[in-house]
Amino acid sequence: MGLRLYNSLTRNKDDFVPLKKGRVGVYVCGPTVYGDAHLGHAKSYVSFDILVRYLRYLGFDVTYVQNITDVGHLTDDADEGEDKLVVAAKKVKKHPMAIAELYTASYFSDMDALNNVRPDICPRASGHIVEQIEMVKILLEKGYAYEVNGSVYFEVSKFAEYGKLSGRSLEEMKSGTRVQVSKEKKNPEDFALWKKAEPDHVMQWPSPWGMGYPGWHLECSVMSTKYLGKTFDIHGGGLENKFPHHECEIAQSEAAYDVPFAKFWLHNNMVTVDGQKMGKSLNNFINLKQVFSGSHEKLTRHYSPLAVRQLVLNSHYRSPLDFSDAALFAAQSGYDRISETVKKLRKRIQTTININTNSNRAKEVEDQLQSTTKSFEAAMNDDLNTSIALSVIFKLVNFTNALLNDNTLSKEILIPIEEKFSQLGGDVLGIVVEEYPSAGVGDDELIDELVEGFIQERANARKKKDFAGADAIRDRLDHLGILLEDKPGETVWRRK
RNA sequence: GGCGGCGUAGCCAAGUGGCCUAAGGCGACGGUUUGCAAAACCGUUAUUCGUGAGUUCAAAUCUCACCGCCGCCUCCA
Repeated sequence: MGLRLYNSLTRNKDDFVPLKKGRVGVYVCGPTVYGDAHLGHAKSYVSFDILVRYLRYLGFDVTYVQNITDVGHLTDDADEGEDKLVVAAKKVKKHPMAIAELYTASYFSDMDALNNVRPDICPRASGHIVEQIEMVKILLEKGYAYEVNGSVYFEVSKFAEYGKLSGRSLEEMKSGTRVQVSKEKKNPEDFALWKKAEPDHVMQWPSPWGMGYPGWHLECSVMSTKYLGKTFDIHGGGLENKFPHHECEIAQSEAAYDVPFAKFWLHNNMVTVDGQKMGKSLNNFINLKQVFSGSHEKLTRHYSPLAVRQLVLNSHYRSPLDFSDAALFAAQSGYDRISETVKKLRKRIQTTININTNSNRAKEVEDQLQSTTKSFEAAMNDDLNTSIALSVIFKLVNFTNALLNDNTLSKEILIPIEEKFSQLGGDVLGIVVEEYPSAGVGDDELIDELVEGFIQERANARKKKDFAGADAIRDRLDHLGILLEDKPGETVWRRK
C-alpha cells in the first residue's frame, strides 16, 4: 500500500498520486521574518520536512518551495493595521528590509540546527511584486475584483466555491460580527489584493492603481504558481492559516486561472506551552535559540536541536503538541539513547576485525531489519505517523544494544544495521546524523585535556583501591555536567 | 455567538468498531553487570481509555447528555 495523506480539502486520507509521474511539487507557507523562530515554527517546519524527506525516500523527485514573507502581513485587521516588519523595524530604527535580512538568516540557522533540509526555492514576497500586480490585473479583468481609491479588493461573493477548504459558508461569515468592516469594501468578507500606501509608508511600490503594497494572501498564490505551476501537488501550512489565508489563496488562484489550485492541502496542528496557547501577540512564546541555550525561565536546562526535533516527531503532525520542560527532558533522554546506540554500533564496526565468526546471527539480523523496514513504511504511509515510525527506531535500538552484548559478531552483520539507522533514522527522520561530536559539543582541546587528566587521576586512585578519592573526582566532574562511564579497559566521558 | 478539535498510565504520546487483558519514549521500582556508579540488558509499572447512559455478538474507538481543555472566526507556524 502506498502513501496516504490527510487532505484538508476532502477531509479524508487520500491515496497520494502525483500530477506528473515521479515528480512532486510542494509549497509550504514560510515565516514572516520579523522575529526569531519559535517552537511553533519548529513543529510546523519539521513536519513538512518529514513530508519532503519521505517523498524523496519513496523515490519522488520533489521540488520544495517555501516562501519568505518580508512584506504585506499586517498587525491587526487584515486591511487596516501596520506591516509587522515595519513595526519591528521602527523599534530598532532600521529599514524593514534590514529586519527581514536579519531574521531570514536567523530562521535558516535555526532550521539548519533542527536538521531540516533547505527548500529548493525560498522566494521572497518583495521580489515578486511585479507578478503580484499581474495577478491583480487578471482578477480585475475577469471581474473578480474591484478598485476603490487606489486599493483593489477581491469580491468573495463572485467566487462560488469560497469556503470549500475551511467549511465556512458566506452566510456564516456574514453573521460573524467580529470582521471589521472597511468602508471601502462592498462586503465585509472581501479581502485586499492591493492596498494604497500613505506617503509615509516605508514599503511601497508603483502600480496601475498608484503607490501601494500587495495584500496579505497574494504572495503565496503568485509564488506557488510561478515555481510549481497553476495546479500543483501539495500545499502545506499551519492550521491557523486554513482560514482565511488558504481559503483566499484558493479563491484568487482558481478565479484567475480557472484550474484547480493545490491538489492536497496539509495542515499541521499548533503547539501549546504548558497547556497554554503560544501566540506571537501573547508574549509567552519560547524561541528556538532559547531552547538550544537553555536561557528561558520555563526551562531547567538547554536541549539539543535534535531533541526538539524528536519531540516533534513523537506526536502526529495533526495533533496539537504541548511543549514543557518535562516533555523536552524526556525527548532529550530518548534522543541521547538513540545517539549512544548508533555511536556504539559505529565504533564496533570500526574496531571489529573482519572475520566471520558468528554468521548464524545473520538471519536474525536480516529478519529484524526486514520487519523494521516494513513497520516503518507502513507507519509513514499512513499519513506520516512519525510517532509509530519513531517507536520502530526504538525497537531497533533495543535489538542493537542486545546484539552488541555479543562480542563475536562479524562486521558484515553489523554494517546493514548501521545502514538502516542512517537511512530510516537519518535520511527520513533526520534524528540520526552522519558525524557525532567525539565528546562534548563544541568543547575545545583544553577541556578535553583537562577531563582526560582527571580521568587519569581517578584511574590511579582506583588502582590503589582509593575508591573514596576516585568517587570524589567523579562527583566533582558530575557537578560540572560531565558524566564518566567505566567501560571495559577505558573510561569515557560525555556531557549531560 | 458561529465553526472545529481534544480529554488514553506520574509525564509525553500512538491507536478511532474485534489482532487492545491499549505501541513507543521519559520517569519510577526490582534484577543482571559494576569497587560503587553510569551505560546496556531483563522484568514490573493503565483489567482500562474525562463522566453517565445507549447502539452492537463485540466500543478507547459509534450515538446522546454532561464536565473539562484547546483552536479558528483578528496577525500568528
